[in-house]
Amino acid sequence: MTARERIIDAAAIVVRRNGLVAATTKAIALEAGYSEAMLYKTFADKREIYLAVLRERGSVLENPADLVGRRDVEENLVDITRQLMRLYVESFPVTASVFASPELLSAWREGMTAGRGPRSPIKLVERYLDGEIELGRIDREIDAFASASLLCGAAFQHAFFAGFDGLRAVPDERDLAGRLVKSLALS
Amino acid sequence: MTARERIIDAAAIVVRRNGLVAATTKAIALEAGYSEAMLYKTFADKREIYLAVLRERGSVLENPADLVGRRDVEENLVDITRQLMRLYVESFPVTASVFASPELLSAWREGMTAGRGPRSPIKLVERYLDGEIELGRIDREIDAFASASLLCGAAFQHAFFAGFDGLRAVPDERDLAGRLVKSLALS
DNA sequence: TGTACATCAGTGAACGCGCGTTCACTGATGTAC
DNA sequence: TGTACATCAGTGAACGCGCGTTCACTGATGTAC
Repeated sequence: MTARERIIDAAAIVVRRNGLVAATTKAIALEAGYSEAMLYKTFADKREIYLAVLRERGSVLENPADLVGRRDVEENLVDITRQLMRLYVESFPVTASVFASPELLSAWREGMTAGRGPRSPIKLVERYLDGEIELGRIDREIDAFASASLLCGAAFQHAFFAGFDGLRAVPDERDLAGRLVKSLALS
Repeated sequence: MTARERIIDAAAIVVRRNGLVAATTKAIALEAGYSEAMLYKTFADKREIYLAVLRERGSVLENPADLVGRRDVEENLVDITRQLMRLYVESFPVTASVFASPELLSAWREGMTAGRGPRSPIKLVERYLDGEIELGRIDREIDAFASASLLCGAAFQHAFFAGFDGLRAVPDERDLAGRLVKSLALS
């Protein structure tokens, strides 16, 4: 593992644990096992470290398009929703923190590569639904984008609640995911 | 308007505009038209100012229970969803910022009064749906809490997207709200 | 094989700056007699 | 009515501290001859 990777990992851990405000160069260096001076051998400044975390440590959804046509649509959607909840619980603290610093927020947005970024889970779920529509396992009438928005949105907000409550997972994840999926108009 | 209120208003404006990180005592005092020293006549420390913003400037939803039995259910839900989007667009920057400082986050949670707080919009929408179920305008089978979660969640996340894009409103609000409501299983 | 030099990963200690906070104060307004 | 004092809203200037950043350096490893 290169020094660069160790520093990014350390920064991700510190931001998640202490929040962006308390994620000082001192704390990051301590977590990485380096001196503060070492950070500046690899990065121009602190901002670059955060941007690297945002760009290179954004967890990605297992592509749900692979599930198209397999098992049961409802079953698949419950699994996808649960995965979304876990993804958002993990990423929310880092993502939300960025709203504390608009300058960082816009730098992040500018440097966004296509297919990555906060909208990508919706895109992926939408594509899964489109796949099932194609196969006739879901009604042609349904609005894939809106349905994906509902599912992702609910997972996102419940991840926020978990973070707010200081929890590391959405409580009753399985049950909640099931109820959400059942409340979608799919047939 | 008392000094206290002017300071809280100023702090809310500064946090929304500059982010929590750049919301210094200097910036808040400047916005309020006071000296920095003045802040400490009314507040013990900076943390107390933020907590006052969170507690006393959290925008509230017009109670949707008043709509029960009036007009059309779908029409009502579209209006509620649009209102949710506006509410979340306004509150997201302040709310999300708090994840940058876990210490502030837990102080906020501790001092939470019942009926206020991040879950209250869901509760209100749920109550509206319950009212309509009672009147038989929605099927008895539907899950009010899950449906409210879907709607609030999607509004919440699209507000986040707007903030991420630097916008002050959800684009195509009316159209999006309509599609979301139509994708809910209500009959 | 030895030797002289170059490269490299890494650091201790200091730097200036801006932050939150406090202090001693000022001038205007109210109040008692 | 005047006068002496109390209260109040508000401030300029300074304080110590911790932050991000830089500097000059060290010791280990590689390389050429």
